[in-house]
Amino acid sequence: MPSADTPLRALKLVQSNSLPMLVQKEIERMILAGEIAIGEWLNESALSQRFSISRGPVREAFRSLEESGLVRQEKNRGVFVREVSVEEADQIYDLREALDELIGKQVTACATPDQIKVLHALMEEMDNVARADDVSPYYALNLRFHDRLAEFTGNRKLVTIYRRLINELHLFRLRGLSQFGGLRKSTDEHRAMVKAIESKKIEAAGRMFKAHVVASRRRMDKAFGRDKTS
Amino acid sequence: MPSADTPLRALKLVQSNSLPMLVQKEIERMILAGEIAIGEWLNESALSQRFSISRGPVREAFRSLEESGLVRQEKNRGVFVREVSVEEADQIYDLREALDELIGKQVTACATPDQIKVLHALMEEMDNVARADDVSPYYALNLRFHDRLAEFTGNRKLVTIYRRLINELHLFRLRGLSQFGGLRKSTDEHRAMVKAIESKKIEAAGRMFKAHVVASRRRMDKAFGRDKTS
DNA sequence: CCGTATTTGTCCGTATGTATG
DNA sequence: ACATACATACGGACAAATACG
Repeated sequence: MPSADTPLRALKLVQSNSLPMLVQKEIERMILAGEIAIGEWLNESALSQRFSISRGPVREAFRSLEESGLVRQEKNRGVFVREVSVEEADQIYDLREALDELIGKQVTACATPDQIKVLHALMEEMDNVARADDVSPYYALNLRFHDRLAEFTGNRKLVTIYRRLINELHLFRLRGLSQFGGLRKSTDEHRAMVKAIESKKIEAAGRMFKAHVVASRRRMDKAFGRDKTS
Repeated sequence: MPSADTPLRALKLVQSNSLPMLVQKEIERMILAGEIAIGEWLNESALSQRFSISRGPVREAFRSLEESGLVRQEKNRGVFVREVSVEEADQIYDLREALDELIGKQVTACATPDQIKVLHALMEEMDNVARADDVSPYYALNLRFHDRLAEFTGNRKLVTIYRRLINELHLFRLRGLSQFGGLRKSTDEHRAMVKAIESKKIEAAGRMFKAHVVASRRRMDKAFGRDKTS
């Protein structure tokens, strides 16, 4: 019976991954897209019915999602979308400072001309939406920009860790309502970062990348009306 | 039938965690202790029988273990203990350089006298076993030393990430046979690190921690007979 | 405080896919 | 190359725990 009723079944034909992994990806997408609210309960049987599958694969997907930090599991109660506290977001930013500095240095050391072209293309797009103060697409492009940078290090473990941190930060952002703003300044910083990469100054690029994270954090603090004394 | 035959059943009474999580911890322990060899296949039904449970919880534990990087899962074939390649170990060391630098700075910024005492106690123990060139207990103490340091940052996300990296590095070490050696130099570096913490010089401590990772990596390279040109 | 309904936790049977003789 | 044996993948049913009236 080839009835592609659910989006999952359709994916199944394209991708050759296991069912639990497909479910994991789909739930991850739903969470990050805000289709499931922060703190909301994930009903096992409801999800399995929605995907027209059994509860086993859903449970396995839950385990993966917990390990990757997107959900929290309460014994005999169920799983819930994690709510990232301010303190945790702060700690994640500390990590990002260190990791982005590393990314800056590594990419500067080994970036190919093609990769730099990709960065320029993304910056171009960001410039356009920034001029229109179009926050939502800017946010998406910004994510891709940083994701590419992480990829260009060639360090797969770094990419995995970095993506998880970004996801949790996204979870935090979903908690509050506003986007961060400061688009122009952000593009300026991006330009400076890529310029540092092109000039092959490793340490300078590292400092630049780190400074960008520090500035991002400030913009976030501001958007959330947090004191900036320390 | 209250027969506490398996160690898992015993644990169940002490800890109140879920069965999949207990299985996860136990398998993790078995892997890190080398009871399951690198690349070895983890038999679902064999493990479930060993623990006197069904295969469901074991499968869920597998998903967690995969996400935490200890096992690799092949579709329709089973899960295997991951073999960490030299390239990957290299990349993990790059990450450790960045993370340990962060740890050094943060601990220096916020360490309490009690915490510093703990570090001194661990160093004392390490000195003793190092004098006897007792590699195996030194290795364990060294792990605890660095784990405590990570904990003392108060950054839980950092601790999680750091532990996973250390686990994978341990997996890599299990591949080769030898311990790394260079115990005396290692203790000297530890002393310098703690001294930096006590002197409250944040940047200096950061450099010191990073240098320790660099030196550790060199010792490992040497133990594995790798060229050290780049 | 107790009984009931719902949900998670666990187990087992069957199908599908893979390796081997 | 084919058939057989075996392991995983998934679904469905039962048991235990929690929440609610």
